[in-house]
Amino acid sequence: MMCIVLRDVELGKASEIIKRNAGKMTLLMIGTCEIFYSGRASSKIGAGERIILIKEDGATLVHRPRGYKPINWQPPGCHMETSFKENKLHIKIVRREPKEVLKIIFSNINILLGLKLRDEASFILHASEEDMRRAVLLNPNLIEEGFQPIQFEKPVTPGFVDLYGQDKNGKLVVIEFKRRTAGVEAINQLVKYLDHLKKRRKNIRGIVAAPGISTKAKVLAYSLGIEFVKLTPKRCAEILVESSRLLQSSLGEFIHEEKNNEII
Amino acid sequence: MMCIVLRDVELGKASEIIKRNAGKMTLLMIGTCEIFYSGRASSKIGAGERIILIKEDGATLVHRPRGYKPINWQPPGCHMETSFKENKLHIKIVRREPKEVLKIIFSNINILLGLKLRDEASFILHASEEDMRRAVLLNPNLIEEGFQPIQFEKPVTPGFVDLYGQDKNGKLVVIEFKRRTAGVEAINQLVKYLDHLKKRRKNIRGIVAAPGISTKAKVLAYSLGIEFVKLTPKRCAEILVESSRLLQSSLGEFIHEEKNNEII
DNA sequence: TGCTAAATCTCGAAC
DNA sequence: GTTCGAGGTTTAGCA
Repeated sequence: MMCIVLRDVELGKASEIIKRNAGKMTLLMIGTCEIFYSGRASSKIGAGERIILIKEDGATLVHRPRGYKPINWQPPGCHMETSFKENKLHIKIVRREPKEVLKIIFSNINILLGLKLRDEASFILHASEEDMRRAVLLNPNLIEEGFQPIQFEKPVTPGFVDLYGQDKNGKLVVIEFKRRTAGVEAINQLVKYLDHLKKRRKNIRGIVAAPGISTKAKVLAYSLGIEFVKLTPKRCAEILVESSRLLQSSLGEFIHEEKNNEII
Repeated sequence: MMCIVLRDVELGKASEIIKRNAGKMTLLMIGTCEIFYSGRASSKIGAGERIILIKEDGATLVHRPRGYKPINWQPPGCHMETSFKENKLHIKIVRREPKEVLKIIFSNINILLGLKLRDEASFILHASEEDMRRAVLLNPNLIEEGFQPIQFEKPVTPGFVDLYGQDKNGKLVVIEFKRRTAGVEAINQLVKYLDHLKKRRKNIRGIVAAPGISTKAKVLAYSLGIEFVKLTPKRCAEILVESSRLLQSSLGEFIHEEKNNEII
C-alpha cells in the first residue's frame, strides 16, 4: 500500500502535504486541536488530542479517545481548505447544501498519515425484515401450520414490509415483520393498515412476526385482536442459507459465498 | 503524546503489542483484512485495505476508504481477544448483551499505532429543540404577536418537548418544536397529545413550530386544525447568543465562550 | 432495566 | 428534489 507516515511534522509542512493530497488520499491526523462546527446546529470544543480522518470523498470524522460516535463530522462530498496561520494549522471542511462548516485548528500534529487504500470487496448483510419475509415465503410453517403466502408483484403499501396469505381455514392473514422486539408502534402500524383493509374486506387476521414483544405491545395486541408469532432474524437467515444449500446441488457454485456466512 | 508507531509489522509481533495494550491505548490498524459480524444481523466482507480503530473503552470502528459510516463496528464496553493463527492475525471483539461478535482477520498490517490520547475538553452543542423552546421563552413573538408562554416546573408529559401558553385572546396554546421539516409523525404526536388534554379542557390551539412542513403533514395538519409556524433552529440559536450578549454587560465574562460560536 | 424520543441522525428508495 | 421509513441505528433521559 502506498502511504505517507510522518511524526511530529511541522505544521506548515503538514499544510502543504494535506493540500497536495486532499481528495487523492485518505488523510489521518493525530494531534492537538480545537474544533468548531456551524450548520444545522453549532458546536465547539477546546483543545484536546484527537484522531481526525478525512477520506478521499471528503467524508470527515473527528474521534475522541472514547465512544462509538465521532464528536464532529462532515458527510462525503465536502470541500476542504487548509491554511497555516499564526503558527496553527487551519482545516476547513465545507458542505454546500445544507451549508455547514467544520473547522479544525491544530496546534500540534503528532502523526500524519496519507493512505491510498484499495478496497473493492463487496459488503454483504443478512437478516433484514425483507430477509424474514423471504424466509417465510420459503418456509410458510414458520408462521403456523397450513399458512399459505400470497405474493403480489408489488407491495400494496410501500414502506410496510408485510406478507399476505391465508390460514388453513382460508381466512386472510396479514403479517408484519419486525427484526427486533415488537413495540407498541408495530401494533399500531399493523392496526392502522388492517383498518384500511377492512373497509373492503372483513375477517382479516393480523400477525406480528418478531423475535419478541414488549409487555405493553402484548397487552395492546391482545385488546386489538392482533396475534404474535415468535420469529428471529437469525432463524430466518439460517433458512435462507439452508435453501441456498438445497439449490447448491442443482445450481453448483452460486452458494459458495453464502456458506461463509456461518461465522463464529 | 505517548505513542507507538510501527510500519509493516510482523503479524505475530502485532498480536503481542495489541494484546499488551488493549484497553490501555487507542489502537489504530491499517492493513488488509476480512471481516465477519454476527449478532443482531450478520455480515461479511472479503479482503480489502481498511482502517480499524479500537478505543480504550472497547469501542471499535472499521472504516473503508469512502463514506461517513463505519462498515462494521462494536460499541464501547466490548471485550477483545487476539490470536495469531495460520499466519493471520485474528481479532475478535465481543459484546455480551446483546450477544454480538465482530471478527477481523488481518493478512497484513501496514501501519499499527498505539496512542495515549489526552482529551479532557468539554463539548458544547447548540440548537436542539430545547434551545428552540428556550428561544421562544426569551422572545415569545417568534410564535405570534401577543403569545404568552406559561412555564411549569416540570413538563406535564415526559418525552414531549413542548411549550404551553396563551394567545392574545387568552386561548390555551400548545406548541411542539421540531428542528427539521415537520413530517406526518410530528402532527400525529401533537394530535395525540392534544386529544389527551382535551379530555379536561376544550378549545386548545395546537401549533407545530419548525423550519418547514412536508406536503402531507400540511394537509393532515389542516384537516386536524393544527397550525404551523416557521421557526428555524438557526434563528433560535441567534436569539440565545443575542440574549447572552445582553447579559454580558451585567454578567461579565460568562459570554466569552458563547461568542466564539460565530464561526465561519 | 425497560421504554421513549431525539439525532448536525445517515442512507436509500419511492414518488 | 422531497418525503418517508429503516437502521446491527446510537444516545440520552426517565419511570
